[in-house]
Amino acid sequence: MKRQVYNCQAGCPVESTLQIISGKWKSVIWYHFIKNDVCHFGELQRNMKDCSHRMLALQLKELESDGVIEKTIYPVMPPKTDYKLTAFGETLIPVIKSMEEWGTYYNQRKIAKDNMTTGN
Amino acid sequence: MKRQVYNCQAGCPVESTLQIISGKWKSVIWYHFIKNDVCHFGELQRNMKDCSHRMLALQLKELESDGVIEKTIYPVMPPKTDYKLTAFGETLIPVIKSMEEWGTYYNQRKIAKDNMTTGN
DNA sequence: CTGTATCCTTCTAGATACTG
DNA sequence: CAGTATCTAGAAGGATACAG
Repeated sequence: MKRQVYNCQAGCPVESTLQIISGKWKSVIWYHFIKNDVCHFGELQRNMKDCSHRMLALQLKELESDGVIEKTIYPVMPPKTDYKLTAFGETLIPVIKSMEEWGTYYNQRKIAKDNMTTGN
Repeated sequence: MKRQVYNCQAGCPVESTLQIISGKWKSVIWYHFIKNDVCHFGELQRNMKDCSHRMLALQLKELESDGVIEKTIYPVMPPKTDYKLTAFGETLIPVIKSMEEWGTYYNQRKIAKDNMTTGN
């Protein structure tokens, strides 16, 4: 499966970052990886009820191939797998935090505007 | 037209930021708005040859309704329109810069890895 | 439980044409 | 030139089934 392709000047750094952070379910996944050191497939799935099994697997696969998370497979039955951020992946945390901060600002501003139009 | 919806906890700030920055052509558009104070439709279109007329109009419309750019319409024939970042839109620049910085780091790392596998 | 493949529906975005 | 509407091909993603 191809991932969404953003278009910019060739090799545009902003695009590269977006490729890794954005994607239908990636920011929720990032949320969990930043909150919990180690994540498991089933656990993520329970916490992301609207994300299909297929999509979760695909998104994790992309993050893994991007080198920001790594997988440990335990050869047991039933299978068990650990996912965690790589050291490289952790370098993205400050970027995500800055996006989070701005998003909070944006949401507050939006709420204020909505209240104004509804007359509250 | 509906925009792509990212999924996270309700009102997740990271999602809000992604909604505005990402989108098929938005980062190129941001690139031009950060570079040039004022942009025109036709000028953007010439600089984004692969972006269809329709998509450019849609993306600009979204950015405008998000309050990060504003449009000035000159009532002349043929029509002429100015687009520029709002003061609010400018608050996003540091976030984009931090994404740009990480993306540069990512790209360099990727090039280094690719060279290793091809034996250079 | 984790992971992949298939089918099928829904959505996205290009091409085109038309308006002011 | 700027902006919108329609039509259509192709991509994305859910449901399902199956394998290790």
